[in-house]
Amino acid sequence: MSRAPRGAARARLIEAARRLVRLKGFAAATVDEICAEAGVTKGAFFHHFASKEALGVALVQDWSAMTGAMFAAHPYNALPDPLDRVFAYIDLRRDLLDQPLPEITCVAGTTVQEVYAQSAAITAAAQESLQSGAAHVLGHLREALAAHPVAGVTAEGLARQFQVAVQGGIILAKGAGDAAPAREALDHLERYLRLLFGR
Amino acid sequence: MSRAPRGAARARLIEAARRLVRLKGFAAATVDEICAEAGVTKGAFFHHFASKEALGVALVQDWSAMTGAMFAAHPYNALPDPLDRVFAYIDLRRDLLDQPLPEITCVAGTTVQEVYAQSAAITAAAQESLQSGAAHVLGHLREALAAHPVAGVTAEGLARQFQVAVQGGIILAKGAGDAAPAREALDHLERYLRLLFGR
DNA sequence: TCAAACATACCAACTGGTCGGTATTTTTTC
DNA sequence: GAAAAAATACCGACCAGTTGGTATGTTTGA
Repeated sequence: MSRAPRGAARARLIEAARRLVRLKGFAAATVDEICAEAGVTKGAFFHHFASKEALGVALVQDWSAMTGAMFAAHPYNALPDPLDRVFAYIDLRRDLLDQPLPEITCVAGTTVQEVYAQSAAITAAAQESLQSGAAHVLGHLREALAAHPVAGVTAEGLARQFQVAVQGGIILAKGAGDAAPAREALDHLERYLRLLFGR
Repeated sequence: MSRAPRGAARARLIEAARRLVRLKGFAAATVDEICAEAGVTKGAFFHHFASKEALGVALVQDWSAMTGAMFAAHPYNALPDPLDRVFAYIDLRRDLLDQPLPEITCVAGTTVQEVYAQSAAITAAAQESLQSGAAHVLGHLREALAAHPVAGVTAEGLARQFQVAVQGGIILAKGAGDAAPAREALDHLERYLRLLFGR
């Protein structure tokens, strides 16, 4: 148990919270536990965060930034055809499912389930995260719909359906104890899009 | 605060747990709180349930039975055409979304998010509940696919996608503070089915 | 009259949070 | 550019209230 370098406590606390929240949810992840996992004392915790709720907000915001950077940096964004980008994004999300259940868990999705009626601040952060998650495909979908309009379908609504498939897939995966249903959810989403766009 | 009639404690505890778990999740719903909400003492709680986990199992099982009975009793099951039944089921689920967020929350879905790595017993009950939820449309989908086969699509997989749309929709709804995204998720599911079956 | 259905009182462990203190930077002042 | 001052980062003991759970009653219906 080597002591962590000075200045790293905040980041370590968020990382630890991410691991624990994905494993057991926000309420069940206690402050003491998070501190122990981060190798930091409670003094440090409440130096960086005014409350457990404040940590929750920071955790979800960090999650948003982390996943956002990851998707933005991915090479699939360079494909010329927008619909190719959409399908490549689905492939990417499918690849991400080759991990243990805690690691495929969405921090924003799990957390908002628990706190939507408890903490407006965390809920707002989660909403932002879910929206920014949908925003990754939004541009591609807009282009694709511009080239091939579909009656009654908006890019925003379709982008939200990506989140629906991802979040719903995670729940089924947790029930089954296996990521397979989450993969299947993406398969159906892809089939839906191919039918919509005639591919 | 009139005292509840004798023999009703167990049922009242499950009802209270259902309300509280839907509102704040399983971990955050404490035993004391559940007892207070049920108008019952802790002695009664631990008379009927060996532990909080045992209550969780009973809660999810009760949820399964409750929703199961509700869907089974619905008139839509009498429609002659299987695909009509499928679309009527979607309509029904859409109607159910005209309620406050806690009431549109799925007990099995929320709970499994928290406990999948904590309690095998509750997870198993939740899996059973999610499966039996999918089973409501399974029969109709089987018939519909028998009359109109679709390459690469199974009735089981399609039934699971219903759960994906429902569960994913709930998460987006909680983030948005409004049921609209959940309704939209069902709209997309319906459009998908119409494309698959050529309606 | 006896077991089941509750109530009451209690407990050890843990909960989020506070507080006084110390080590380390950074900023200011001359 | 060094000493002094002021933040900042972190520690760990402590606190009041709460947690799930227990042990021991009392009531009630068959």
